[in-house]
Amino acid sequence: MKHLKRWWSAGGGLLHLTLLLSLAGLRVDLDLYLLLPPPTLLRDELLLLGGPASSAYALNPFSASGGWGRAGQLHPKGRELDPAAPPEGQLLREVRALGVPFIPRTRVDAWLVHSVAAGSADEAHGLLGAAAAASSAGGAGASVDGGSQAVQGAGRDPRAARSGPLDAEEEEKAPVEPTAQVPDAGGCASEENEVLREKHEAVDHSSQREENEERVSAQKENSLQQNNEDENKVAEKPDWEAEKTTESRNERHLNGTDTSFSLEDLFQLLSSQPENSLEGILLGDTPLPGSISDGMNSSAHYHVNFSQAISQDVNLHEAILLCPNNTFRRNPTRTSQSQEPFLQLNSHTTNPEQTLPGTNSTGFLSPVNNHMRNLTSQDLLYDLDVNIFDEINLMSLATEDDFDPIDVSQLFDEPDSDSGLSLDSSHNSTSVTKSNSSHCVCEGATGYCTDHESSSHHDLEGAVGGDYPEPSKLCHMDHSDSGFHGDLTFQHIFHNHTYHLQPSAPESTSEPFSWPGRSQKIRSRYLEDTDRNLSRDERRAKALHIPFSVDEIVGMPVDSFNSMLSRYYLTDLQVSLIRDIRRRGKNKVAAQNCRKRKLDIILNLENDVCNLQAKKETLKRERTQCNKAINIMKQKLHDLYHDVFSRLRDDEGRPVNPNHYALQCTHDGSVLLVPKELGASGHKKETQKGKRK
DNA sequence: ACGGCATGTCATAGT
DNA sequence: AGACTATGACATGCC
Repeated sequence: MKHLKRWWSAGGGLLHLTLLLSLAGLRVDLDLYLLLPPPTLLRDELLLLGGPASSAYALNPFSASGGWGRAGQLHPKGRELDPAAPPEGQLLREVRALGVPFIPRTRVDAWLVHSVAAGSADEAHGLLGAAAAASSAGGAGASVDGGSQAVQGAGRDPRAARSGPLDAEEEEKAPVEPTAQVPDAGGCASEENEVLREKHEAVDHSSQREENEERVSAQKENSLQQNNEDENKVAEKPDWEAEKTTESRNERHLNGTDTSFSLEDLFQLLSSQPENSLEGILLGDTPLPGSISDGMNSSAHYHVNFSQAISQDVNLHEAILLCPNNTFRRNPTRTSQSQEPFLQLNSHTTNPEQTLPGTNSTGFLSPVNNHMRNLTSQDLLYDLDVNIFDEINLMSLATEDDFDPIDVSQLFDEPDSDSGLSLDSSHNSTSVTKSNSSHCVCEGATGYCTDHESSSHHDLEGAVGGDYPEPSKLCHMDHSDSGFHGDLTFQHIFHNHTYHLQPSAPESTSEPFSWPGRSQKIRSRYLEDTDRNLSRDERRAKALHIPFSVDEIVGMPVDSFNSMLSRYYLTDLQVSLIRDIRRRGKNKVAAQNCRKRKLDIILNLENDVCNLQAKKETLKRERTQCNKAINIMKQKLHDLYHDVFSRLRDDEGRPVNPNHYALQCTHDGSVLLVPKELGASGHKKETQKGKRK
């Protein structure tokens, strides 16, 4: 154990995670042990839940692309080990001697997270207690909290002593010891050996599961002797019988008659009943070296979403976790939350009410990132920026042959997400912190929007794409805490402020991310759509690297425009283009207004025409009415005329012929009967008329 | 293929 | 004088 002691003395530590998983009201407590490397070793991978299978996942929080992902993808080839690191393999063996049942997949200077059996935990605590004493003498200042649950399982793990019949049986089932896979204990395992070891671990996975089941079966008995006997019996059983045992045990679990449960059972439940939730995980007993976690010896309550950890490529099915004292307890008050699995990390702390920043009132946090963020928020992982996890997730996805940005966006669009990186600025489920940056993505990209531009491509447009962020906004995106660094592809995609010189030029040279496989089609389609959606001036501006958006150029006041031109160093060509863009843009708007105005005028004229036509019809009707009235009046006058003549008599008493005479009105109102042939002689007529009256 | 329509652009006159 | 606006004319793309 000297290497492990050295590890401890050098400032390394052991993080004891007491996990309380709750699954649809059932809870299970389990212990996880995280080997924390000394500060001098903080440049390599953290192997989380490193299981015997080939799907162990590593965390590399300190590299530029650190984050969650498969260990093999993250493992920087050819890196140099820290000279302070213990010889590779030695520490492995010692870790294994502690009863850690899993094979570290990366070098021993990686961070190792293991689930250990209770007996192992006990021994680990004993060892680390001694190590802590040594480290305290050396100034490391680490403390070890044994943890009740670890103590409960004391001596139950036959692996702890690496002896006994079950140990031999397990050796038969898993004949290849992890450390034996390391060809050179003191040297660096080659990549080839690493792959071989992974394969072998995958093969050994089933036997490891059986071992776990055996261990859980043994835990049902209170007697250590009975445990050993049972385990021996179970170990001698054939596989089908062991499976039968597991099934019956599962049935008892489901019936609530048995409180023991293995994580294997738990994960089977999870896989078969996705609605079930891992409700909570308690983080407790976190002895940390002082250099790592000053003030963290009294750990706090953490709340993380464990199901998200599963969904984020942390294959817990394959990472067999041993939990000697795992018990499921029904929690009827939590049934409503079963749809939202989460991991709760609590600690037996002196400050139990402490709530970590970033946790919401209900203790829900979305992904495992939050889990890790809570840890980092307490400097638990050396200020590990959890956002790196998201990045490396994307990067690991990007390196997959079947990587599809759509899938990524779908990942971001998961409904229960509490964040929103999305290509479309709407949702993001992978990271809370990423939501901020992604939100900025959208805001920055859509800061300007002409109403005639389609909004469908807003998010995809760069600064020259019609939706330019203001220059002051170009750096508005908050990457400081997002972990989205320059090598993250999507940042480049959605924040294209580079103004590629020629649209036809191969832009791949400026894209650090290569679109793999079928994604090339999506990329080309995206580029086509982007370019096609650009106006001519936008493409021109893009070609000339105009650092302003078209909307800015057109929309800003002339004073600001002139000052902008004077403030920036621009070539004559650029200035000319900018002025042309402004002129054309304004003229475009003017033309639109003019046409709109013209249309309005036309509409008004059409209205006038309609009104005038209506008025004309009205007048026509009135005229007709008047004509009718006139005719009636004429008829009446005619009738009256003849009536008057019928009553008139001449000097001889004969009727006056109206064809020879006419009636004539004088100015004084008198009426004269005038012969028509003599009508010209008015005076005579008046005389005759006067005589008759 | 052709015409109608919408839109962008240019030239030019007016403000 | 320069910037802006209005508008006719033309070109282009889409339906």
